[in-house]
Amino acid sequence: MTTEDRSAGGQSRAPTIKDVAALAGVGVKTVSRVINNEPNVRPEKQARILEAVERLNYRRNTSASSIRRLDQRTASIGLVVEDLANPFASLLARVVQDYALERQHLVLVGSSDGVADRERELVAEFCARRVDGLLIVPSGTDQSYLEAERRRSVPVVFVDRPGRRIKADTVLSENDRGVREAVHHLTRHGHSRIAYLGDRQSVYTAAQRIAGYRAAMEELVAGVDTRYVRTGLRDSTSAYQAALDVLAQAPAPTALICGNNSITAGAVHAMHKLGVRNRVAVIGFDDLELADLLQPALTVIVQDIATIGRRAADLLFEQLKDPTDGYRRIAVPVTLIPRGSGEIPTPDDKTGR
Amino acid sequence: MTTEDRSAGGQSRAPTIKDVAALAGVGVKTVSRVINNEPNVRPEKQARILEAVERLNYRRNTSASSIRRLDQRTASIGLVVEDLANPFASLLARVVQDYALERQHLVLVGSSDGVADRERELVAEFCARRVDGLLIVPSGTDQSYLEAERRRSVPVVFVDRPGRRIKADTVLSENDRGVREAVHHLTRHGHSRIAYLGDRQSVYTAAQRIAGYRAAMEELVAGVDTRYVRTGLRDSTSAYQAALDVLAQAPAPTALICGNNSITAGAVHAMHKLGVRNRVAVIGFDDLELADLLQPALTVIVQDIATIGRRAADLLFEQLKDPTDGYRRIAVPVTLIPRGSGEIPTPDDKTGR
DNA sequence: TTGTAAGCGTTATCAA
DNA sequence: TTGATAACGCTTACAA
Repeated sequence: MTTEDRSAGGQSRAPTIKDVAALAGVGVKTVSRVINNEPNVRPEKQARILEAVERLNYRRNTSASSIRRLDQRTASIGLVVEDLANPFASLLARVVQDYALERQHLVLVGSSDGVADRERELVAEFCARRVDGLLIVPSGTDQSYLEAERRRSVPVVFVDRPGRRIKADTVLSENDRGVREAVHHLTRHGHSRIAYLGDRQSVYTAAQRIAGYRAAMEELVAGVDTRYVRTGLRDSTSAYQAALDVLAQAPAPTALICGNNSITAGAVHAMHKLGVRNRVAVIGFDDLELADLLQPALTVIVQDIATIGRRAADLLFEQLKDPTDGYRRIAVPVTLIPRGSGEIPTPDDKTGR
Repeated sequence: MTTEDRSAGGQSRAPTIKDVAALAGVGVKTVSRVINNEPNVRPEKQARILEAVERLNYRRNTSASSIRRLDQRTASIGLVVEDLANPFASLLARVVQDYALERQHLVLVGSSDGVADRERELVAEFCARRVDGLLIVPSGTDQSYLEAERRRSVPVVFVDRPGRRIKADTVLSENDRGVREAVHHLTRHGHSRIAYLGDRQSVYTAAQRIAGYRAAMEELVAGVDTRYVRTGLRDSTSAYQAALDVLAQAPAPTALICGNNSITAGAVHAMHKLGVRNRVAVIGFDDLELADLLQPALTVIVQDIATIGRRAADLLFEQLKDPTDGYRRIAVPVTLIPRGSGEIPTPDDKTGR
């Protein structure tokens, strides 16, 4: 009867394990066994149950399952990024989501906008829904609030930068290595007056990147000329100004390294304005959609976002399988892709012509 | 005691309403009242309870709450996009997520890759977690499977294109209008040999867009010259070929409209190859990251993705508040942004020079 | 205003 | 191999 009512039209609740049991003429526990692929069910009953499941369009209620299970698992994980609308975050989310789905897990996402309070709010909401694990691109200067969650054995993995005041698995790009390589690349094309435009130093990746620049300049050229370095650039507009400024120095730099996407956009804009697009070399950190349609096509250092996401998800699911105490830090290599703008020779170097 | 154990170090379960009640010296129902902002709690007790909540770092277990509540609400919604890694989807997700968070809801996301089975799988997983509503960019030719969910009063809103074999709220871009306007724009600059490169006609938006092209060509020019039309272009490579091909016709078209992002990239590439970048006008559907750094800068028709997301979420939450029977279809305007490539005059038209 | 008891849909226990 | 029954953490009904 109940079964009839439920399968009828009009408003109805979702069928439960009880409905399935009634229709199949078995006990609820047997249905539970079938649903969870537990052994010790006679094939004949199994078939009857599966048919009932089909007929009723039954789906296990994960919420109910979760509160009763000893491990409290919900088969979902939480992902906090800075801004889901940007290409780094969205590709990361995509990869994580695929990885999770293959393991029957779903992903809750949230954007912190780099605001610490929003990050905490998102984590709190995730935890209210009892996610099995957290993947976080951390903002602010203190992630110690996550200790409470970890004590309840919710694994945490930081992505893109390490969390502060807490130890946890972390997956990062080799930011410094990338910029180092860029400097190296430029010197091979005869450059020594290499300028650097970067974001605020308080941004972890920005600090890593400029550190790579400094190290390479010390090593390969006669050190850093501070007139050629600008930091604290938050957007393409400020980068545009900074680029104009740096290129107005005498002697002008012959090459430019840009610390991120929007800085690259601003700098290219400035070079266009000054008409030096084909004379000053440029290498940007992070790829851009149409980079190969620009003139000259843009040479970039690209992060392997897919690998970052996969490795991070790897760590999370590994911890889910068997919780351990150690913490790992994984550094994912970056790649320099020469497309033209980074191979412009220095005008000083006649051999390069 | 229990309380002590729980707040101690080592593995522990999350504190429950019982722990809070015990610590505050009240009954569980009173705690429930405070947590849910129900009236009839003496301020003094309320304070004690809030303090206990703080001390224990208590968070309501949404799963447990959900199964018991009459409305079964989980305060989360599901979003199915085609590919979260692409800019349309990621901005859409971002907007929806913000809208939801303002209302204390979280978003589960999944990418269907345009595969009908994957869409169903995602929806099934969402429903297993009893999402309160579904936002879907539908793929395939049949969304009637959603009727079952709707019968359980799970509202569904389609985004970007309508679902098939089912009626539901839908939010779309004015695709046809956009291309119409593009044709109009080009004719104002003297063009009449306007070519069109489009995706497969089976893609809803692609069909809409070419329909706009056809209608405008009938209206403003002497109809469609099929030599100038190519469809079925799945990626930038095929678009590159098609563009080369179309531009080799005699007489060659003087302007080009590209049906989407990757087609535009392929076409620009081809024009570069042929050296006609500054002679043939181009308008692309959808914006590109560096569009204004190209030479000439790219004129585009942009969708108002933020509005699409907001309106869709609007409809969903409205249905959540009071379920109605009617279905609404919302068309969101698109905008033509002139940047240069679409304003190149036709060589035929001497007045345009 | 407050608390007790029942019950949500599931899994765990354990006896049959 | 099977299923009755308790229990999960919460909300609801209802009594005090």
